[in-house]
Amino acid sequence: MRLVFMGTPDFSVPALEALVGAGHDVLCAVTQPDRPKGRGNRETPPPVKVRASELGIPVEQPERVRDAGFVARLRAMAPDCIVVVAFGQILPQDILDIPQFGCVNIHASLLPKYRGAAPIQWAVICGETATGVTTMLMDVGLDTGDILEQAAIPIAPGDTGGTLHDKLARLGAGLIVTTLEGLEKGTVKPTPQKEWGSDARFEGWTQEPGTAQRTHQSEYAGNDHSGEVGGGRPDGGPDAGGDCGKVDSGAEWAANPANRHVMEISGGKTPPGYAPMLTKAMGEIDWGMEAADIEGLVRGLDPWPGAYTYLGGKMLKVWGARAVGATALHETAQGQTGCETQPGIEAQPGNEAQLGNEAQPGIEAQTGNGEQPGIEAQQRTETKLGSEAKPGVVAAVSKGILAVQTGKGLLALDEVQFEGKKRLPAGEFLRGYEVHAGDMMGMKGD
RNA sequence: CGCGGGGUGGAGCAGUCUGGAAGCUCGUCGGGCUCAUAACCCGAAGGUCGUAGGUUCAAAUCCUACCCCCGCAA
Repeated sequence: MRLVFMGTPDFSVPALEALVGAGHDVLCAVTQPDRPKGRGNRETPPPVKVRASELGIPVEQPERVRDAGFVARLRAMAPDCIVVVAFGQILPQDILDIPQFGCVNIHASLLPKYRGAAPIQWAVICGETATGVTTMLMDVGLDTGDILEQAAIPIAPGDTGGTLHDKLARLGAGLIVTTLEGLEKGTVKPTPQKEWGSDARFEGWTQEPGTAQRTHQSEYAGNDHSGEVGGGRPDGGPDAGGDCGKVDSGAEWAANPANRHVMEISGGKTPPGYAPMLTKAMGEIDWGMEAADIEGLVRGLDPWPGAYTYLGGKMLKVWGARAVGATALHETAQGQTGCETQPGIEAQPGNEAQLGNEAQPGIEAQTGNGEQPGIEAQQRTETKLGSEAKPGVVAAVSKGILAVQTGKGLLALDEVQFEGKKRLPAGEFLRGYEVHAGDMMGMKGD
């Protein structure tokens, strides 16, 4: 097919390459103008421009695509189809009408879930267990067009916004090729999106997730492209589509009032049913949230914009974190007593019994190791009891372990980056920076 | 010329303002203790103090230029 490609960031590049690789005639790559970027504010060409140039494809960088001059030029190219992948500008009807096969967009979610910006990251933040990509026939709305094809992959426990981004970029690249093929042959037919976001709020994602998911499932299965999607895809695999049945943890996340601030921070202008754009501000950790939700935030915002808190008045970015059971702390606090405990961080069976014992007087003397049972010891005890410790308090500091009390449960910080410094595993960070149990996190200034 | 922090044995840091013997917490190697250990004790190795110049009797420290890393802002 004669194609015009529209895209801007890294996410778009694999799709461009795939289209070229599939033998399509890419007439032109349309991308955003060079913008000042990075340290020093140097003008930087968008990734698509760079790659397109390498491939010998003409590049257009209109400030506004709807300008008559540009629309006319587009029309003159007479593309059969325009493929849009994370372009960054909204296409007017004028343009949508140009290609006979329409404008096809790759969206990095299983629509209608996560319409709008940053669908990948939000899926992680919301604790989804699966996500995917959708190809759709664009209409004037934002991510509201008829669905052509979908492909799903599970979200692995270690996935971050970054890793998923890369996986989905490849997945989408494979999918767009089959979609175009199907369009040309007439085997792929547009299916209207389930009207689900019309009056739902962002929090409303939770409504009938099962139903929506099932729709996608059948759609997906019907197109039978699971085996060939994404040539170089290292994971996901043929059974990728089978894993997306249950996606409901987002419900719990959104239902928690503590999480609302995240949405509010950036969500003021966000249309109902759409995922808000990511902002720097939403990376600030609210220690009142549940540990598991904070972990989701940390992973979702990695590598950008990053979750952070404050320690000693300075910014501390959190790149790796795990929610851990309250019992995990006993080991660190009790290690001195020479019990059978190990300095691991995984909760072990049998610790429940210990929990009961903590309350008994005398324990402090044991753990205190000869020193006077000071404030630290007391706070540790409180934490161990899992009751009074305030969210944001450093609950445990020990070899390689930095655990913080949250609204519910503890969060072990695995990888951290102090202001002006580089990313470090918690253990190494602790070597150079003194942190004590009882220190408060999250307080800017002093 | 957007603002700022930093480059010191293998890792993370102190020391720089107020020039004058290269330190700390770890790691590594050897030995000891122990039923045992990532715990504890004793000992050892390992550094062009980012690079290149300059000032000085003397520079990690003061001056100049450059390279690299990072945070903010976009």
